[in-house]
Amino acid sequence: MNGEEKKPVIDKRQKIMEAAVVVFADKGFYNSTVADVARSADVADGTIYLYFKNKDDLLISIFEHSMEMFIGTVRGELENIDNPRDKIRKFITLHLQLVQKHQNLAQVIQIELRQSSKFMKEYANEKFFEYLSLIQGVIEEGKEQGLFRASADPVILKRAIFGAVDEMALEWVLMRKKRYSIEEAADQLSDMFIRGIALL
Amino acid sequence: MNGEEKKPVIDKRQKIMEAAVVVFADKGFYNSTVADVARSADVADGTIYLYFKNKDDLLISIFEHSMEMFIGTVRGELENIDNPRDKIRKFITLHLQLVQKHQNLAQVIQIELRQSSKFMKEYANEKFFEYLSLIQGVIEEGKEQGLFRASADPVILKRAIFGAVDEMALEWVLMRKKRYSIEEAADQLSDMFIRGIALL
Amino acid sequence: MNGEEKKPVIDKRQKIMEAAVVVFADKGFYNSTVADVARSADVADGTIYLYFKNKDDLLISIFEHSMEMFIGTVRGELENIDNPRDKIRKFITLHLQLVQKHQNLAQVIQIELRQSSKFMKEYANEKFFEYLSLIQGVIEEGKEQGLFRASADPVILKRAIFGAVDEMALEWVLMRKKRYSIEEAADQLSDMFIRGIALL
Amino acid sequence: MNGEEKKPVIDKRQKIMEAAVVVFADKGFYNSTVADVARSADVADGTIYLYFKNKDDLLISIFEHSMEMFIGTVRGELENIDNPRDKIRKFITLHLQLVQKHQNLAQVIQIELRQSSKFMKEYANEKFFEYLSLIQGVIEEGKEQGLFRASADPVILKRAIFGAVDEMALEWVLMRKKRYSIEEAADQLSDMFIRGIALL
DNA sequence: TATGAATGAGTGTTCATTCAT
DNA sequence: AATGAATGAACACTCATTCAT
Repeated sequence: MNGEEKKPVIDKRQKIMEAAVVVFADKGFYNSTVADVARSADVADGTIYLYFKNKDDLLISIFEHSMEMFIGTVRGELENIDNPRDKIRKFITLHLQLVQKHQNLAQVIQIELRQSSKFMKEYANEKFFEYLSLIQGVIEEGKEQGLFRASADPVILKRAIFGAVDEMALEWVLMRKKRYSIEEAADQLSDMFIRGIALL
Repeated sequence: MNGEEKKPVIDKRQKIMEAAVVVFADKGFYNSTVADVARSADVADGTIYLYFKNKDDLLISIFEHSMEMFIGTVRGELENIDNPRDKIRKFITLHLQLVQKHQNLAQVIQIELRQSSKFMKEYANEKFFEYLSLIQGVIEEGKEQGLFRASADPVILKRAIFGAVDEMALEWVLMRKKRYSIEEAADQLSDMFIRGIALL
Repeated sequence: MNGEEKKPVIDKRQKIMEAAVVVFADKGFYNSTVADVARSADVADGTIYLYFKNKDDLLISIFEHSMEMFIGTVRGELENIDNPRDKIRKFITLHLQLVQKHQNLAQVIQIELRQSSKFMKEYANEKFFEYLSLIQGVIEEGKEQGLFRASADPVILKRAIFGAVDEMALEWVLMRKKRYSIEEAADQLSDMFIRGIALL
Repeated sequence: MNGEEKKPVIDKRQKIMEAAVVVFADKGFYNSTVADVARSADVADGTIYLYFKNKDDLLISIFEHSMEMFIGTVRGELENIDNPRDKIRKFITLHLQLVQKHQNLAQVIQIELRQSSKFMKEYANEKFFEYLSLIQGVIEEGKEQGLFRASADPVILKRAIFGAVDEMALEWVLMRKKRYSIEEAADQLSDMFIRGIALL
């Protein structure tokens, strides 16, 4: 009768993806069974196939869905900042924070999907490139404003920055006893990269 | 009795590992079968179990064996250099060159081994930490000599540098049409990191 | 209230059976899903279970319904004929014509239903025996009238005649490029059988 | 050391086919599981896949193997006979006898394979046509010798004869309480067909 | 009546591992 | 040491059937 009834159940597709993230993060994609995911999502095995073509599709769907969220968040935050130096710092901080907040998700994306040649080779990874191009944009902006070295190659450095930040995030996620804070890491990385591509 | 017997067969263990590297790089660890490896190594399926405890052990053995080679090579080269700045440049260049030279191996180590949280979690990865500590040592050396910023945290930055270099290498290996040379990448990275941690 | 309501929907049970015939003829009973049939009949999966106990029951219903039609048609036509020789010719011609006219149906009955010993064993096939007995009746009639050999055993020969005609029909249905007409086949068969059981 | 050791175990492929015939005859192809066959053959499930590509291939292999035996036997027997009339009688008798002797096999071939549109459509059935052509040859021979009617079409009648004999065989195999003997059936059929295509 | 989302038992097939030779 | 046939546990996926709406 009223708005409350519109979505009496949370989107089941979403529910399955969330359960899968936990399972995959825990046991790894190849060592998880579809039955594991189903049990964790509290649905029948067959139900998963109503929402996903197959097990691979489930992983890829998680990836795409998450990357959209990541990209949206990062892009939104960067828009409010003018200085490319601050943008780089923000980007790094945000990436680490997001990873911290969504640890299981980060683990699945980084380890289970991005690391798999099967997926990297067979599946054209547009979302990932979109994310990378955010960094490239910032570097180019800085070069145009005369803040960054003309010799800095945005195509190469975007990947280097991503690699560094992502590796930090990976370590941080896998580390049981945290030896440093996300903030420290963000500062160290930001300082290094900003100095590294600064004009002087 | 004569020369023929010197190395009648190359070490069969080695032969299997080399074949496995090719197979795993091509199809991925989880999508390769022990029979695939056996066929490629031109031995019987069962023979593999004379040299390796199981399929996982084969992957780990490849990793340890390769890391030893990597570490030995890098450590040897760095010993001949005095200036920590040059050492960083050398480290970066060498890592990229080694990856270029051993593409299949690099792919397996990077992608297939790191792929699974199973391996990252269950298998204490000493060789990897040893490799990382090489970078850390160089940074500490540079700080002691007053060449690098005191504020630079070697524990954090070793991982960042590794992450950046490794990501570049990964991209380079997976890229079909190479858009830049290993040398360019090495220069870009070296310039950035050296400036990034330099005193001024 | 008005003409529109006379047959607002063709009997839905009939509609499902007709759709099923097409689907089963195309893909085979065991390789067709209930969902296939439902889609083809333009009803929901569950609706099928309002009209049929289960998938098997659907097949058997098709069979019974068709056999009733077959038997009715054949019996009606034979009634108008006096001479047992002509009756045999009519029977053969009619069977082949009916198969030609209802190819999908014929295929399902012949192939898919007989296919499984499950059906042949578990399901007492009264309609089929009724059909067979039509032939037997004609032979007996001919023997009584002294037209057919006394040595001809109607119990055995009814089955032989049916087998021959049905095999011809099966071939004809499965043949893509028709190499002979139904009429030719009917003549050849009729000539053979009539001579075969004739007195002289 | 001697000939006894040549085949210490009966060909395992053969063993599996024989077990499968029993299982398929009992429960039907689609209602039998590979595990059923394995258990019956006293091998592991996986073993079946060392000898057959998949479950379908097992059925087809049974068919081809049996048809070769059938064809060989029939062809051999017919060679010793001169008169085409006697050849037809022999063919009919032999077919019925073979079916009687290999009841399970006959059931599988007739019902499970030949009756399945899936197999009839997808699998070009050379052995079956070879068998049919044996009959055709006999009819043509009889026509050349002036024993059979010129108006008899061998292409059509070979199928009719086969259909009649096969239907008799099917009935006989499925009949629990035998109401007539194989010999009676063979005589009835032979008499009918020989008279049916005879010159006078 | 009709729907179609959900179920979960069932199965073909794969493949790491063993072991008799 | 080496083989490769055999094993059988494991798993992704399908689909007949049900039932809340």
